[in-house]
Amino acid sequence: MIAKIIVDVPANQTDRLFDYGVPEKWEDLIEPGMRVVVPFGPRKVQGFVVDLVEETELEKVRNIQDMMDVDPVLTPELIELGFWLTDETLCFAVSAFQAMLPAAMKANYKKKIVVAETFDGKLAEEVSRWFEHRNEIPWEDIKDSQVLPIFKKEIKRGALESQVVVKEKTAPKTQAALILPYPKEELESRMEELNDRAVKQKEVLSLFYEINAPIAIPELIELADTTRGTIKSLVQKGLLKQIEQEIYRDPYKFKSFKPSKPLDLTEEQRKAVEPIMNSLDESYHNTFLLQGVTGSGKTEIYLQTIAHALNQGKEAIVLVPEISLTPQMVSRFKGRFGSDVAVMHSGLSKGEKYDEWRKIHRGEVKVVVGARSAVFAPFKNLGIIIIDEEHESSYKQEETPRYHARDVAIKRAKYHRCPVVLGSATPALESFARAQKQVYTLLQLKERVNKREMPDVEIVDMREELRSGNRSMFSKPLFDKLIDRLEKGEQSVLLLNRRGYSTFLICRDCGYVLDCPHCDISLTYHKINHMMKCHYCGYEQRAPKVCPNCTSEHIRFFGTGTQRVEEELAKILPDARVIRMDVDTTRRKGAHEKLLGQFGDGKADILLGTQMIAKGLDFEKVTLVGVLAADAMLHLPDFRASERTFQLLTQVSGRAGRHELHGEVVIQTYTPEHYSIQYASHHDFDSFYVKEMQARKLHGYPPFYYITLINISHEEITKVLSVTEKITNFLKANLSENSIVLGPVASAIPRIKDRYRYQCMIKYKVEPDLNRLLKEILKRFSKELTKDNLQITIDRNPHMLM
DNA sequence: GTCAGGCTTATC
DNA sequence: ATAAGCCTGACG
Repeated sequence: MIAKIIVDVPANQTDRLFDYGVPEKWEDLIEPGMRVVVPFGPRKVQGFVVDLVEETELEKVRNIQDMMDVDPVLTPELIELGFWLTDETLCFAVSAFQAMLPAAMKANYKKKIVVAETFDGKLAEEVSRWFEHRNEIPWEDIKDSQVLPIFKKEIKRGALESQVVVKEKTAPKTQAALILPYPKEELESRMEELNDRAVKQKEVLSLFYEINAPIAIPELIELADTTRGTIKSLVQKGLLKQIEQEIYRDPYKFKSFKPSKPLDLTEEQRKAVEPIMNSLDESYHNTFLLQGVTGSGKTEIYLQTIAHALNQGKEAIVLVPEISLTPQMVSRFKGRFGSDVAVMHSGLSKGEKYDEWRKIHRGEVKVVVGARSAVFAPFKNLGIIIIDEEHESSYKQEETPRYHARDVAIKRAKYHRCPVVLGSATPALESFARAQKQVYTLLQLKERVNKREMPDVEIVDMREELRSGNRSMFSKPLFDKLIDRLEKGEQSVLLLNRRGYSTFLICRDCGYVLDCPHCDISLTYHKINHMMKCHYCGYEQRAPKVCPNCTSEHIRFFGTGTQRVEEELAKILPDARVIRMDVDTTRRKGAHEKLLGQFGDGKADILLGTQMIAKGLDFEKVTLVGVLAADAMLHLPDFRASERTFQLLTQVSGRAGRHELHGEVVIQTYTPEHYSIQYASHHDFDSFYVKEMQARKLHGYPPFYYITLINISHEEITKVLSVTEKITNFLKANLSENSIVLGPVASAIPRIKDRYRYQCMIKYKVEPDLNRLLKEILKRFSKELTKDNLQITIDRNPHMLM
């Protein structure tokens, strides 16, 4: 039997199937979707079995050396999906497979040197010293040392041998547990063996009449109210046996979730639920775009449609943007579906993610709530896929494989003939356009569940503020309202979107800005230990006291970081209790939940934060939302800038007045007339959509055109330019008249980590051959890619144009 | 000649 | 990606 295998060597030349023989003893065990260890040239690598056949065209093949799984980790569906992803995103097949599995399962290669079994001569003097106290030398120990040539010589002569051990990165966690090493029926007779004085031991043993599964030692001690010693002597006498039991690292172990029952649906909700239920009942694929204003009860629709799928014996995937941001969401799902839920998000450790994944793999859970990569959950009988806040940019992976979770979800749903529900108050323009064209089915919720009105929004022109002498970052209206809330004991949320507003260092005399020496971007000031840091390459240096250019002392930090806002708040509202949420304060595990918990408990008056506070928060006492700089994102080199601004403003406005108390929003901006800001303030998605569609049409952007972005980078600018030019010319010559090829253009950040970056953008409507052409480009430059350290990245649907 | 160091090539 | 094999040029 021959196995077709994708090897774990991400390179152009190895991105294909390799044939390996299946040893007879494994013929009945091996299945497609398993990971195996195979010899590959002189080394050993991990491989994915993707097919089993009888014949090979090769003269001779080598055998699979080891199996890494008992159960395939990839279902036939996922194998197929992997190849689809490979084709779709132009990545290596291994990369696609690896992206579908938790990082902990990536192979870990350990190379070591041993004395060859067949060798019985004498080792070279220098080498034999190394083997005095051990029989294997880790490769790292000699890799960079002087003796390496001698080792190599010995290997050549056959005296030494290099071996590679392929292991998983993380092993299942185990704990010591106890079992009866004999049938239960024997318990009574066994107990008689014990001395009459061993009262406690008998007591412990008798508990095993009731205990059926292995029991952890601490648990038994607790249960029997005994000590380690008692148990130890039972083990010594052979009356109990200690085993190692696999356990899960459960991040939610010590948390209890309030069980919730399905709520009564409003008329509007019922109307939205019905078609989804139909799709479930008749098991056909359909993509629904569920557009509901903030607070309209989308989550309840998710919960009830999922419950329906579970009743049919099917499984559900729920994608949420970076879920750690919304512990409230997790609670709702755990509350409704209890232990049927696995949670997957970036806040978990590698081991925790691995364990959650195994729960899915073993069929121990029916629902997964997770970030982007959860779309690959190895369910076999998917009933529904839900993507909450479907417009969120975090659904697009910005590394290879550059996929969008929405596309993968729809692909999987087609296979499983099940519905996909895209939920959002502010759908992505692409999605809404598809709904308009009846590609998706549009379901709308226009009212908030409790009939609360949308908050009143006030736009404040910061130019006016400046003219009237207010140079602070808080406008008069915002300041007054903050004071008002403080007095009333209500809470406020302040949003500062830092993107485009980082703190950089500028000399007020000569205008010099401190840049990264390796990237064309200014360094960002970090208050902790007074450092200047590059966000792209990690370079850092001390913040200078005088201008490096003109030695002036008038060198100042410019921009508005959350830290600065916090300081200013402390000055103008010294009594306000402020919680700051940004990358710095939420880095530690669980910090998010802790801070939000504190805010929810009323331990602070103001929650100040970046993007991360815009989503999903639902606090009763929040009646004021302030956006400090609404146009921060508006001027980024990105055709989605207006859309992002509109979405963020709408999103964050929805945090105010969700309950009894009426909400107010203050938006501070330097461009109050901009339509994103105007329409967001009127909660008017429809008008925004019309206006933005006009802009997209005019400039030839999605959803009117598809775009593909090719990024080329190299240490030498001339090289980058010539390659980019060749690529653009090639595309221009081969694409249809109606397509537009732009470039070569320097990227928005023309240099990162000492590499120059140029790009070429393709805008097109129909181009069935584009994939082939792009592969052709990669092939043409494949030599330079490996040899000359040239980099070409292709994004078939870019969301970041940098 | 020998040998280190760069370039090419194959990996079932 | 990576290691082995081939080629090349410097040195003795």
